[in-house]
Amino acid sequence: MRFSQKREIIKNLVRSTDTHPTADWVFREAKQIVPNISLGTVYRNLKQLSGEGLIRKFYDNNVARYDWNIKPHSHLKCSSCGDLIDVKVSNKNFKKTIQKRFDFNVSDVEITFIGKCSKHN
Amino acid sequence: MRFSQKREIIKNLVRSTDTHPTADWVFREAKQIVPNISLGTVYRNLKQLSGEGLIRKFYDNNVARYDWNIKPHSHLKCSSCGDLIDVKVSNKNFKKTIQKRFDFNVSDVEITFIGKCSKHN
DNA sequence: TAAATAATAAGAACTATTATCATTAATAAT
DNA sequence: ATTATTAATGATAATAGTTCTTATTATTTA
Repeated sequence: MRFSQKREIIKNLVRSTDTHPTADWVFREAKQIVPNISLGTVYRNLKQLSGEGLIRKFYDNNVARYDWNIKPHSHLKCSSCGDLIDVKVSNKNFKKTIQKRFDFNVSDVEITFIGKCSKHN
Repeated sequence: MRFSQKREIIKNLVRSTDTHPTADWVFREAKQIVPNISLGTVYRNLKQLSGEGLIRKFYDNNVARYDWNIKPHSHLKCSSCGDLIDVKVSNKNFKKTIQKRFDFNVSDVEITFIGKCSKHN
């Protein structure tokens, strides 16, 4: 992967926020820095960056979101504001239980806790 | 909600399988029973049925899947075949921890265990 | 500096889903 | 039973999110 200015900007934008931005958000922000950037470039680079493991991609319902935090973690999702908050919960026992009970070799656990965040309950 | 033949067929199709079908699958199956059914009807009714709590809707990446099992449960997702297997795991302690630690009122927990199912590991 | 090729902009194409609207079918009122 | 009311439908246009195509540009290599 050869160097590119646009990709650098995109990577830094994802790394600049805790809001788990969408491709569209990254596109709008990137345009403020390099107005001639195209949406395709944003998508291409986001895919490339997550493919290389430099950022993480996940889906919030049907839209892709990107996260600078590549360590395994879970999310709290507020059903009022939609905010996604990172949370580290240990799920070692969980994984073990599943491995044993279902002969299923767990490599990743995705947990979303849906509810009301402190601002909305 | 008044009775409709098509909706009945759609509901029964979702209830006939453990494969967490997509709208497209339901559409293709429904056509074998009532060839003149349209895709819009399938989407409209799936939405209606899940809105009424008669079936459950969830997202597997960017596509909606429908489930006859409306009780809270988690999924094992095989990264080889994509199969989704229902699993009931107790997460009472999990929920409590989150409530206390983050002042976040959890109403639902979505867990997907990703890995290899017994056929693929 | 020139050649090789990855990255890009613009926009077409694609997938999943929702919306529109004239027609049809289910139910209620007569 | 017939008619009136309106929810449900088929056909299809529209939308959102994303990927693909292609000619051009920028980065790296020789």
